[in-house]
Amino acid sequence: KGKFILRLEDTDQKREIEGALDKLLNILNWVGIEFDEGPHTTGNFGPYVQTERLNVYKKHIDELLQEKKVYRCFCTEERLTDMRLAQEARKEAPRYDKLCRHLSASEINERLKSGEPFVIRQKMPRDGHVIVHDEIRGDIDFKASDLDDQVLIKSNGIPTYQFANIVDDHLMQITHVTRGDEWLSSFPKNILLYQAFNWQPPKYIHLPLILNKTGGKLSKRQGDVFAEQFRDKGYLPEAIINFCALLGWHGKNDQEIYSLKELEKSFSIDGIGASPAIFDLEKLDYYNGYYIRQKSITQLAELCRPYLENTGHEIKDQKKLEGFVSLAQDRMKKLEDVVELTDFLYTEKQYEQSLLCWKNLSVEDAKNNLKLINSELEKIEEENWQKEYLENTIISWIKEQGMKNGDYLWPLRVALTGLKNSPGPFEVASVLGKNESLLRLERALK
RNA sequence: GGUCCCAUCGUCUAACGGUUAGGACGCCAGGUUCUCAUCCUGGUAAUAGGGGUUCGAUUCCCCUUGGGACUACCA
Repeated sequence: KGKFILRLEDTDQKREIEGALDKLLNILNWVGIEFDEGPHTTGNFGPYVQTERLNVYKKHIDELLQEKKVYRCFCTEERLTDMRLAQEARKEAPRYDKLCRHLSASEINERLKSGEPFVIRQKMPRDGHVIVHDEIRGDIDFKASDLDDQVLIKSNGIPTYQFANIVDDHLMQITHVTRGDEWLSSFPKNILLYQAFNWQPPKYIHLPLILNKTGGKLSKRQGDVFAEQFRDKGYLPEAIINFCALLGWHGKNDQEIYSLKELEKSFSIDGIGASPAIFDLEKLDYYNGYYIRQKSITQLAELCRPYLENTGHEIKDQKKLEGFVSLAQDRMKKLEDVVELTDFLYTEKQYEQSLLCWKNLSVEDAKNNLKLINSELEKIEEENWQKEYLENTIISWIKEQGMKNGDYLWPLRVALTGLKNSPGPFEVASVLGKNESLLRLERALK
């Protein structure tokens, strides 16, 4: 029942990607997640883009500068990297040596006057402990001396995430921060910043990471997942939402199927676990198949249409499309599967004659049975060419012959589909229509 | 290397001191059936190891081991 706010943290301009905001909005909108406030809508706490808030950060960093809670650092990149390398060589934790923390006021002024570039660093306490509270893990104890004097303002005047995020969260009256586990190690520094400002920090919920199958951090930067790729393959929003929600969260009972609406009702922080989860595609496929089966034929046909059109099939007849799709529905894991699953309907398959034989039937027997069934089918009126009618009449006809279903149905199905495995003959015949069905039988009999 | 986090079936997880350790996916088997899929039924499979605390530990504590994150003028 809260508000969901989108803020663009674009302080690293090197990594800025053209059109990223639209993509992000699109994909979130696609899965049904909407923002109450953000750059695209209204809200009372704008601007919602960090690079448009530089004056805000300036004001706040000046305040801390005044109170000596932060300091200017003139160290060059060379000095910093040399130091880090040396520390690593000595197997020490790489950390800033606080050289500029003790610059005299006059020296600072001099260096400022001469135009030396500088960053602004956060002063960490020399000793003591910082105990922070995470809603999932409880209290976490950090030794202050382990904390680095991290950069708050870069030499280009733009703040780092570590600074802008805290200022904005406070100013925008954020009450709950849910972020990935990877932020846990900077958590104490964040809390220290709140204390420097004398602000009350929001509640923090550090979500367990989602790992890829090799056990590493699942990351778009590493090319593991693009939501767009899942969408393009034909994963449904319902499936993705359901699957992701259950990665690290569990409701009060054994329910496994959740819609977004249900999640809004049932989701609570205390259902979130602390251990990381591996992203397992097989379960996602299960959910996707499940939600595909839940669709009405009309809905599913529309969802499948672009995939079919993409392979060059011209779709003029809506009824025919729905018929084809209905044969694939129970068999699809994702929408793109429709192409392969309906291929035999669009184009007749080549097959070995021996495929017509069921169990011990010879090719002659099979063809003979086909001939008999062909003449029965021919008798059926066009307007009765429906699955149920076909099934009823043919099955009872077979019974009258005192024969086994398989003796006739297998050859019939193969003649219609050309496939070892396929949907049943009556549904295929019905979807194909009388004309095409008899044509395929005729070719089989040649 | 340092700091921090994590640890139940292969995977996602339930059991918040007392259960034959439950559910889901997967896998296997059976049923329905002309095949495949769907559907139904059943089965397989786990508390990482070692110490404590306790009448009793999956559960609380410690150690070990393993995995992960962070360690940037990136987020």
